[in-house]
Amino acid sequence: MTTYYNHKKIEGKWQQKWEQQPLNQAVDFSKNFKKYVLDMFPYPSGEGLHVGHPEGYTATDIYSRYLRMNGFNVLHPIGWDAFGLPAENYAIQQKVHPQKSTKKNIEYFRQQIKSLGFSYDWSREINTSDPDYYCWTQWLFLQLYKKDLAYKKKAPVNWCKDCKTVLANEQVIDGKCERCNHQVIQKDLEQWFFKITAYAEELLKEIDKLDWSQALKNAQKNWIGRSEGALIKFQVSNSKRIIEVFTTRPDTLFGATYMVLAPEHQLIQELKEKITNWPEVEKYIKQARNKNQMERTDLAKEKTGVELKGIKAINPATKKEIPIWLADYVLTSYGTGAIMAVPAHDQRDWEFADKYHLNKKVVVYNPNYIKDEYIENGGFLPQAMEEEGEVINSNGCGDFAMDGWPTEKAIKEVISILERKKLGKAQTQYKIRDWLVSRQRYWGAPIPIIYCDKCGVVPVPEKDLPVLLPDDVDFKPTGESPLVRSKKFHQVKCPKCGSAARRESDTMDTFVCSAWYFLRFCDPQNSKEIFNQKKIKYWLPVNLYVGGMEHAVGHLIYARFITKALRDAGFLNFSEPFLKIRNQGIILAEDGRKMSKRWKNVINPDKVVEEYGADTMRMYEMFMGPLEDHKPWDSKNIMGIRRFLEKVYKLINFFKSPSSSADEKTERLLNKTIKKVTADIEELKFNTAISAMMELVNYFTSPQQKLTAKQLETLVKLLAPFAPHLAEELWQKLGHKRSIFKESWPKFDPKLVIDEKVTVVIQVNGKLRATIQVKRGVGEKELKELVNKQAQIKKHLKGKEIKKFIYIKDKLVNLVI
RNA sequence: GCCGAUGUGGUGAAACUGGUAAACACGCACGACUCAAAAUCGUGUGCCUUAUGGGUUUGUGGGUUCGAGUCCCACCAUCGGCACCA
Repeated sequence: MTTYYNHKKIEGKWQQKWEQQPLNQAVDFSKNFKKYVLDMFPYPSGEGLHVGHPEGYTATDIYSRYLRMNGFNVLHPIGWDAFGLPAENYAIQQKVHPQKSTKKNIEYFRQQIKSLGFSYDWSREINTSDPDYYCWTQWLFLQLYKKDLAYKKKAPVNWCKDCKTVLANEQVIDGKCERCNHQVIQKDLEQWFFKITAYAEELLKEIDKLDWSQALKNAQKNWIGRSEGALIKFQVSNSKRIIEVFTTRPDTLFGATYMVLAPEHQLIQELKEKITNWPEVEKYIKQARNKNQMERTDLAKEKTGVELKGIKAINPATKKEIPIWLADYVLTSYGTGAIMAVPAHDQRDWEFADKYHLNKKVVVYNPNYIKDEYIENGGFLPQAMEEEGEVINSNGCGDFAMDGWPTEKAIKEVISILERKKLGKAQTQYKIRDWLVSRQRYWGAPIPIIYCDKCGVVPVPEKDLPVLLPDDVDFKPTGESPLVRSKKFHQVKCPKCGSAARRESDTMDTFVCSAWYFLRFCDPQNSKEIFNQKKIKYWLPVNLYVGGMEHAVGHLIYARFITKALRDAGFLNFSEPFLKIRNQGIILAEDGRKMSKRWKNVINPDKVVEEYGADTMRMYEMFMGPLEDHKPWDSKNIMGIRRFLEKVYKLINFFKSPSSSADEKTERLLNKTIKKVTADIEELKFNTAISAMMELVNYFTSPQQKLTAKQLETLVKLLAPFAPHLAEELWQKLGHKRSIFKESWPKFDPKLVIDEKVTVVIQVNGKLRATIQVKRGVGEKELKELVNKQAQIKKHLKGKEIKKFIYIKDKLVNLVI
């Protein structure tokens, strides 16, 4: 490496200066326009920063520095998402207390982040595992409890045997634990939930108003999973009992030839007496329970089930008795946990009916198919599945008879008849489930609840917060929360009646801590309240939020939910926390695969900073490609950026005699570059902003250029957000005492970004044949003459007739012959 | 199965509302400097070709247009989200 540019010396020097005289502090209530630019705060793992982290962090840093130079009051904070399973597992593995290892990890992360020169407002640093922070996480829990948005319920939940804790649906990927990759099983446990489903409709509806990527919006929409349909009541024969089902196709009610209950359905226990094959049924229920999520939801597997003999249900339209089955292809957690099966028009019901020889009745006919064949086949033709058509075979169903009605109309009509007869109603269903927030692990915020034999569930009074995490327990997971083992913690007096009571021993999912952290940055030291509402009003919502796509359906839904819940509790006056989100792409290894210890292809950011410098690292990651794309690391390409910075360094350090007057051509290019870099930063297109600067520098360094001091200063300013250390150094070299980040962003002269001469392309039949230089704004007549003089063109026109002459001003001519 | 994104040189990629495809960078080749190497600088570099020219090229096949990487239709491939959700 060349000796001109000593990045270690320069970067160390400026980092120290910035530490002593912070330039980045956000000012509450400043009259300047505010911008809140946020990174997804890191989870301080034991491995330290990954090269992926600086990608998003550099993007927001460039943007923040740019905004400050444009006079904005910018809140650009950082903190630590410090609670949670990985941190605890790491501590167990290292045989230290998580408090200790987390503290150490944070120190390492902080040092690494500082080594990259990010302009965070360090006075606002937060740590979710700090009692000053989790006090308010607990307070938040109490507010939700007050509003009935936090509740305890026994429910089948996801259980990871290896982590020995329950998991939220969002933490189960393909039936496996997100963290340890072990199979997740279902367990019936009493657990705490947040009622996110209460906001399902609003969460869905407001997505379209947000400036997010289509992929992100789509992921959330799918997760919320809205579908419209009807709830329909089926009477059990000779009984007052009702089986309620949800269906999106009430128009197929005539074709419901049997019913299916999920194995966990309550009614089965209630009808136990009437079921004649109880031992068989009980055996099936047991089998279903022992299956893990994977086995149960595997689409490839054959469907199984057992009939509930001795009982029947009545189809409310046909009035016919139909059998009731039990099968694990019906999920207990969606709809009512029971379905009306329409085997002629639903693939799953078809497969099941086929196996157990159940009746199929065709009730929707699609004119695209041959009627006889269709009916003979029992409705199911692969192409015809779930298609719309018209009602058939509804005659004899009394009020319900509606043969020939198109699907859409029939759906409405069936619902209206059902409503009239009080047999059903229109219903909207969501796939999203309530958020399971309790964890049987040590390293989290204790749930602020006390159980009293006399008073029942008693929330901890707000004045008693925080409920401190005890440090006198063996925190190893056993399946029961380790907090139970701390007597001091567990045994308390009831805040209501004073008698002996016990504390809730579960801790909160770490995603609760991260669902509100962006609010705390506005008022991080407040010990009286979660935040000052005026400060929130000033700073929120977040103007730009950058982070990984992996948080699409977890964190980003939770944060939106908490925002809405706090709004309804009167603490916030806005509904959406993040107006604009960009997801940085994954930086792949040089071999094109994901970086992984297993493949031994991980790039260590410390080494890159050591070897090339923070400025090179930052700029290289921005130069690799569009922010949101996945891009492979290339240790050769990074040299291109290093060379570029060397070039700038040399240009300014060894520039001998600045010219007193600016050359016009140079001024034009410089102004165009200002325009381009400015526009690109606004759109977060940093890769092309860098190319534009490279072109400028290539021109500046080409032989015999006359440059003014002002021109060099402008270049350094443009570079400043990208390579802050080098820019600060060069700024000083150019004779300035004050930091470059106190300077204002360069403006371009609109007159100078338009060239006087333009290149007009001449095509013959759409093919490029020549180009000519003309003055801007040349008319068609004049141009025609010029074109006719071109030898190249004459050649192509020889003996041919020009049919059409197309002229796009200042751009192109196309001769059609 | 449903939904979304992407597809351009040897590589990372660029191309404004349809108007010179491949900017910028890496790599490579050749040259300069050097005893030599590294670094640096200069020149060239999509592919084919009978080469001061011509042909051809943005996943595939069609279409619209004077003109398509860009718009429309169909298809293929890769990646991602959801999924026995009734």
